[in-house]
Amino acid sequence: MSAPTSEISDRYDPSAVEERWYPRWEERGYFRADAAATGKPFSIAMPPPNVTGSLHWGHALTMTLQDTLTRMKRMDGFNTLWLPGTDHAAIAVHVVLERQLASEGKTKEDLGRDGFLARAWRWKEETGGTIVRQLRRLGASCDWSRERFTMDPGLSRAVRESFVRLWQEGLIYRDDYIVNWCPRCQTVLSDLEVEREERDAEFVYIKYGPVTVGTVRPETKLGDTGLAVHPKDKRYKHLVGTTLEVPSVDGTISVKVVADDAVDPKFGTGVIKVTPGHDPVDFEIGRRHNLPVKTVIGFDGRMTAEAGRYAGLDRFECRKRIVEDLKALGLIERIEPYRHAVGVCHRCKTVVEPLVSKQWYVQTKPLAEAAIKAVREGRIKIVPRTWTKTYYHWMENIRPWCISRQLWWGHRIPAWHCDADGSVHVSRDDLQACPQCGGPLRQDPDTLDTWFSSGLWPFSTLGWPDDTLELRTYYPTSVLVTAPDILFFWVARMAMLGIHFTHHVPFRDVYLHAIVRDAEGQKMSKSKGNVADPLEVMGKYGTDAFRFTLAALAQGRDIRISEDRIEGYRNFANKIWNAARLVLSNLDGFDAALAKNTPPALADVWIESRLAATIAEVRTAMRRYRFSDAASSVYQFLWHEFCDWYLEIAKLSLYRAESPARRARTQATLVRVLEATLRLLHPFMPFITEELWQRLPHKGESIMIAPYPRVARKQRNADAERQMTAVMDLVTAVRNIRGEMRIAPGVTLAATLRPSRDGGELFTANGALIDTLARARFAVDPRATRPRNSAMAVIDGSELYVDLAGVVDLAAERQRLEKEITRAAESVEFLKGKLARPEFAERAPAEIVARERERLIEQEALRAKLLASLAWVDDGSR
RNA sequence: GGACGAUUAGCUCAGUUGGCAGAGCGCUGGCCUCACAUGCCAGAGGUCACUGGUUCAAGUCCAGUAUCGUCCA
Repeated sequence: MSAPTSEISDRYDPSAVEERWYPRWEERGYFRADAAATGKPFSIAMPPPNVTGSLHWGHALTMTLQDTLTRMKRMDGFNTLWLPGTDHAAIAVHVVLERQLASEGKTKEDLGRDGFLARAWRWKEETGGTIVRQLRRLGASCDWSRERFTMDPGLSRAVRESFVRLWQEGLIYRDDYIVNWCPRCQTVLSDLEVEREERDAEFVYIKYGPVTVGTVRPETKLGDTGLAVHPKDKRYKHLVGTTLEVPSVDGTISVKVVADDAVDPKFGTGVIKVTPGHDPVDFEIGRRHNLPVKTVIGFDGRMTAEAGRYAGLDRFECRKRIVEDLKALGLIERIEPYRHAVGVCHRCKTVVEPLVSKQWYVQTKPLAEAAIKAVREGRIKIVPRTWTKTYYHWMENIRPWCISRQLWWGHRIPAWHCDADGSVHVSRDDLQACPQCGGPLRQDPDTLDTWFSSGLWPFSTLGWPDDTLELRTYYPTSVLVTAPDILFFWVARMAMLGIHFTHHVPFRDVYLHAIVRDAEGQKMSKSKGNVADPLEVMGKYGTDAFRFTLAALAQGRDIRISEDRIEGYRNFANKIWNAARLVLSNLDGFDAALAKNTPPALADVWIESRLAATIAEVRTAMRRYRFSDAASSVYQFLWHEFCDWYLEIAKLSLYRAESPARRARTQATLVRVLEATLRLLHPFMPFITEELWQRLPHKGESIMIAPYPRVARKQRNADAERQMTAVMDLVTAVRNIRGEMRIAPGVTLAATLRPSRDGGELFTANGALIDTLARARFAVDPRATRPRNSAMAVIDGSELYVDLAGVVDLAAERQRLEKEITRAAESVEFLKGKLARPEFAERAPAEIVARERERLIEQEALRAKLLASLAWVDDGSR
């Protein structure tokens, strides 16, 4: 039945175990969901990692949490689906491939659109699945048979369908507007794809005739079409409405002075130059005051023909030249160092250039209103709740969403332009000729923002727009698990698009977990080079320890990863391994019938009760997405109750088997508690639990489809817990005396208890247990008197004497007692003070007052006994 | 500039509806006790950032101050 200990190593070796189980689980189809199966559905749409990605800490955390939830629900009998996949990450793929091409001395234009796409697909097939393979290492129990990619035919159809519908509803439109342009990626970026970076710059004060204007971007001077001041600024009131003729680098230019609220009169000189073609704020000011747009920087980041003799210069080169030229002309008043935030492309970190161009937009306001309502009405629950404020704030101030990208990799916009009559046609099917004039058409060259397709993810992966069985079973999904930094990018968009298209929320709960940082609190990122490869760490400490660490740290806003912590949980895995080893090596000759007919001892009832309490704690914690609480409950129970106490107690009946019945009863309890605990722990540590569970007596073919532990009322036993606590306190008291007195562990102490009221039988009944755990000859004697040379402790009102004759001198005992007395006296003072205030007795609830009174009596009695003891010691030593 | 958050043991962090402050690691002392030294036993360590307020009672609720962080302009 069980393997002898000698066959099991005394160290847990994760690698062999991990390799063995994952393929078996997958082969046996445990991960696969059946939409037609019975059972309440539970579904998670995995946030699709970038197809370019490889597993980083953030993925590891989010996937671990999702797997933990999924495994728990699966064991709990739910019809469970965790649907995996990747997204096409348009910009990231362009960056990767263009870098490749550059090393071959080629550009994407050399390949042409079709050639580039062919290469991108090939790249995706060959190397794009890295992260998917890595998820298997992590133990992810997702349904690989349903793996999706945002550019799959089905998902592409969903994209086209939703685009056409939004267009028909008037929610998609084209507009000439100032956009964030990445001159390196050669595409527009949404506001969210622009990151801010602090950089040092020069704040240049340039003379504009009668006024001076400060700017960090002197090169845009060439595109100035106005000056602006605040309407209430008295200094410049006389200039508003006038047109100034001012000397500049290319002779005299004329600029109109306007008054606008957007100007901060306290910043710089209170006058700003208005460059509508190259600044979002200026663009708005220009629109309000009818200032012309002059584009002096092109899509390539170089100065345009409009820039006159600066044409063709790189924008930053031009900045230097302009400053030099202005200096030469005496038009610079002064230059100050200045630190400010520059917008950069989130993929390639190139400084973004605001430019005016025609793009496609989604009118987000009406979509956002519905998404806000869903959260307000509780149809979507955001956990932790604190993030709802951020969600509302962003949703209420939402701006139009620019969805077109000048990239090739992605979903091409389903719009066709007729050059003959200038019409635009949006269609589900590809169009050949203009429906109006029959003339030739060309498809819009742009593709859609990747987030447009991932915004459909929770339902496009289930077959939408068709009405599929999957959709009916698994949608809305149960919970979305992701990091808060993706709240706007993705969560908000899924909420908007999901509600709009399916009339249901895409997920009932949103759980936003912490962001992983290194020990210095830096966000883990490759560019910072502070990333320890999670796969290496997994290899070093084992996947279970790695996962447990992530779960134990999941709560909160940030988690700082440290190897010490992971090492601690590797030790935990080893502890479990050895606990199981002890159990397994003591199961021979197990007589189930005998065990059944033997009444449980106090410790048996106690450990079952504690297990039940732990199960309840874990379930409660997990219902509230409190992964850390759940993890620490199991950890505390398994290590500090089961191993530290129960196993030590079990050894009594196992090794010194004076009673076969006792032994059988203990074996039964050991197996039952350990087996249930392994099931409880399985969602967190899938591998070691499966390995050990298989070795223990068990029902079923795998722990991952065994039932998740439930609590039956009768398993909780408050009396047993109270009694056992008293016994453990007594053992600890003896150990404490031994420790404080520096008595060697090998010395057997004589300990006598004089029971206060009714404690006698309890301690008598557990005398053998106390003897062993405390290394004592323990006796209960109601008429005991204190021996000449002894230490005294008070347990639950009873006095315990530990004979120290010949073992230690009394000075140490005096010191120990004084410490205890101080502690008791402090409690007495505190409680007396509290109870002395009449308001307390009058206003606090009766049970609180009663409890405090009870405590005071206890503490006073304790102090009295300790004082008497001290006096006795002083007496005896005199 | 705006919003949100943080400040609790040496370090990293928990702390539910207000009712004597907890964990892991680290530290100190003692132990190779027949599952485990990746271990066992015992212990030390906290004005809960600061100032007010509400309350019988504040780490917890309210206001302000300081420092730090994140996001958005």
